[in-house]
Amino acid sequence: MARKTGSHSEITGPLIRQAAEELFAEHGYAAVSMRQIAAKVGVQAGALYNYTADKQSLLFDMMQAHMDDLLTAWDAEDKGQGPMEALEAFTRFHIRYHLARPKAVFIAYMELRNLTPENFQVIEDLRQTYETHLEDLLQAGKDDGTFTLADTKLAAMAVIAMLTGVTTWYRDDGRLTQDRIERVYWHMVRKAVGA
Amino acid sequence: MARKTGSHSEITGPLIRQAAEELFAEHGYAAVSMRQIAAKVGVQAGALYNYTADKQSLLFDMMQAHMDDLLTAWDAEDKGQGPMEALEAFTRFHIRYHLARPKAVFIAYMELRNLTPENFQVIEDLRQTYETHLEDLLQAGKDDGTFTLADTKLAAMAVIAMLTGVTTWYRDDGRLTQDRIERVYWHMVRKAVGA
DNA sequence: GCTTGATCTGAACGATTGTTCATTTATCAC
DNA sequence: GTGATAAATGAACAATCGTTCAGATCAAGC
Repeated sequence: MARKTGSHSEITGPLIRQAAEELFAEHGYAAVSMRQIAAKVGVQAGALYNYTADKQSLLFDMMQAHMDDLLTAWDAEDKGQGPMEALEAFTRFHIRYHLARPKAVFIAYMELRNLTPENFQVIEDLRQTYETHLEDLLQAGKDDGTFTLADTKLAAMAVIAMLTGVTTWYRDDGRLTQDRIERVYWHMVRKAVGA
Repeated sequence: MARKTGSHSEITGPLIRQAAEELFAEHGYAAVSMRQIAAKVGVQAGALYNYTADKQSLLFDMMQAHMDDLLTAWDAEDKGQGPMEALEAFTRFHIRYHLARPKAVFIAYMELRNLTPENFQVIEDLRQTYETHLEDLLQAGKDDGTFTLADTKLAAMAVIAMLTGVTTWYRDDGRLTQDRIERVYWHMVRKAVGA
């Protein structure tokens, strides 16, 4: 294929997605207009529709891509051997992955209600899949006696919420290095699951 | 004072605040119009301006009231004696208080970016005050050897995020009673802080 | 240098936005 | 009932919304 005639923009598409991501993260989907996105790219509003069917698709596609990437990245992660190493891997992975793309994470958590019902279900299923990975891992550790858990599902929810919370206060120029944060959180997670 | 002549509405004010809360929680501040709020109350849009200066005040007043109530309620709470009992009190209080008013909580966390800078600072200070209560409590427990904490501030963040996370999945007709949730979370919190 | 087709502009559309205000309606005190 | 006043209407405002589209602009193939 390569590029077609008349094209000077295999570049506008990504620029639009990036501009939309930044604006959605800063002001929220509903508060951002197509004209604002276009202005950030340096183009007229009408031009956006060469790259997206509508505003909703802009949001949905970016959320789906984020969740797909998250699941793919976790699949590719080295999980060591046994539940203990796997939980440490998850803890560190989750913090590292989320801190690396704060805007996409923020949007994925904040804009769920601005998805159409069908689109919401797709994203919700992906989120569920990710949570189940953690839950399975915790259950395996409970079964073999590594962890002490009163309720595996609750523990999974608690761990995810605790880890994701890092994104709300972390600053690149903050007091703590990312590795130190990972270590401290891993210690708390390990204690919380009774290991 | 009591009511003035011509009045049949010391009632419309609260109705407006309630309608706005429900709509903001469901669709988000930016996605809700003054006409939708008015329709929910059964009134024309113009009538809203007898009770609020503008849409922004509707959001800010409700967030400020929520944070004030939260701080007042925690002040009034029985904190037992010693850091251990105080942390259990905080854990149970936080879960109980937040599950009792899911809409206000949701708005307080989701709509921060829709506040004007001045209004944001007011709410942010209140949130900071609440977090500091937990942090002080943890520090006291660390100082007297009750807790084992690598980093008090991080521990406070982790605990708050973990507890607030309950609001994202709790359903009144769900699998677990509120008291069981409080117990399980308290156990995890206690372990996480090394006690 | 002409043709082709992707890309973008710029204007337009109908709808909706937050807010204002003169006017009407409803309630109370007397 | 009469007058006073609070509350609500309903229309209007300028601005902005997402989206469409005919036409201008551009780069690549020949």
